[in-house]
Amino acid sequence: MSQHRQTRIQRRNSEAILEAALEVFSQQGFRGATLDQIAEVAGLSKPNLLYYFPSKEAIHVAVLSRLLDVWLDPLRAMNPDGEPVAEILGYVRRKLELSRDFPRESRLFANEILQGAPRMRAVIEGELRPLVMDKAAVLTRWMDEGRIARLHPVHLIFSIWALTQHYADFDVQVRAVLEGEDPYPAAAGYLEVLFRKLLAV
Amino acid sequence: MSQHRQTRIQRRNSEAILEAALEVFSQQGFRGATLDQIAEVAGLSKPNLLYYFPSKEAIHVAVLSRLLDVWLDPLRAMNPDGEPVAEILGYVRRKLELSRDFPRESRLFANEILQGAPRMRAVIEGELRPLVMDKAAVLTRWMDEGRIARLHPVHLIFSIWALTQHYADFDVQVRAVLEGEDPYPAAAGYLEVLFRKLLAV
DNA sequence: GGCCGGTTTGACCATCCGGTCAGCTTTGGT
DNA sequence: ACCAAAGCTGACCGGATGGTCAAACCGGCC
Repeated sequence: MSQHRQTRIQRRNSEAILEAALEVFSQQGFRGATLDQIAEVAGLSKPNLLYYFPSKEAIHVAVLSRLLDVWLDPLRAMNPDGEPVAEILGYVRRKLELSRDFPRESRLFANEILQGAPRMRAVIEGELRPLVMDKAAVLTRWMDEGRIARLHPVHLIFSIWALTQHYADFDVQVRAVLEGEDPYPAAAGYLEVLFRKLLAV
Repeated sequence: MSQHRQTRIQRRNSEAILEAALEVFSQQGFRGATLDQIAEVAGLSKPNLLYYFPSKEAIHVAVLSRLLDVWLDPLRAMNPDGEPVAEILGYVRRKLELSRDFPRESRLFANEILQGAPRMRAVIEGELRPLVMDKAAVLTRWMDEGRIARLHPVHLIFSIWALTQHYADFDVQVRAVLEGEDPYPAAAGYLEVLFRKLLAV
């Protein structure tokens, strides 16, 4: 029917596989995950997985590439024509919501970078770097216009990533220290204060 | 000869194994690492590894427990009787130096937390949490005395961890964006400015 | 009902990997 | 020099795991 002739069954099963793979890969890492586990979570048999994807590696790559777009959307959404502090705080808030609502995605991404990004280096250099450079230029312009404090723009972006992703990636540690208390309400308030002070001219 | 009768050979080989295990575990994760790889890096045979340690798991635990002390030392070194801003900036600086000089340790730790800390949860709850609580109390006192801005003390500590460890754990990403430029000089300056602004009353 | 392409699976294979063991070599004390 | 203990290793085992395949199954169309 459509240009990429994909049946209902294909769409449903591919989706189930990618969802299950995200669950298992983000918990166990690439090497720690087994096709049997993914098949079990997806409710399919192992050979059936390999009917839809040629290999374990292909599943991993598919999950990662689907992930990256969602992951970069908040940065893309930072509007060069908006009010600087509001735009940056909005970016921080959206990124923190991503950590809260999609911790598996965050951990899978962290895992991949930790291992040296063997399957993503090309994408990082080809897509992430230009985007960061573009947004860094916007930040620099805002600094030149005196609308936010002068800071290293790229490290400013790094600090947003670090502070927000920490709550997803180190969730176990955070909750252990906080004795299980939900960290997100306090984190949202803390980060807003932090960036307001940091950006004030 | 000594109370823990350990020969020169034992000390040398145990050391070589732990060093090799750190190298391999931090790059590949627990499941991704193999005894053969560790043996190769250590310059020993696989059965010889298992002459010194009873299992792969035991090696991993040994590496992790040696790690934790070094990792928490900078926080322990924060002096309750010192000048607040200097103490906190000193902590940030030491933690960033740890990321720069011991990135493998940072990544191994990150890996363990990412997987849900299966082999460290007890230590985190029994050692890290009390230490954080203790230092959080010191920070709260400084805030009460009006010597630093009032902030959530535990999230303040989290933000120090997040911002400093990011440079070790996401090294590949950081360097990809910066086109290979050494991030540490700029990071040190950026973080000092950030925390000075944040802590100013 | 019968056919056909897409879908599913049980059984199987080859490899990897943690761990064992019997016996060899080296070391150090006397 | 001798010997007992410490240190070391090649060969092997058993289970896990990614991947294959021939055969069975199933749903829509004539």
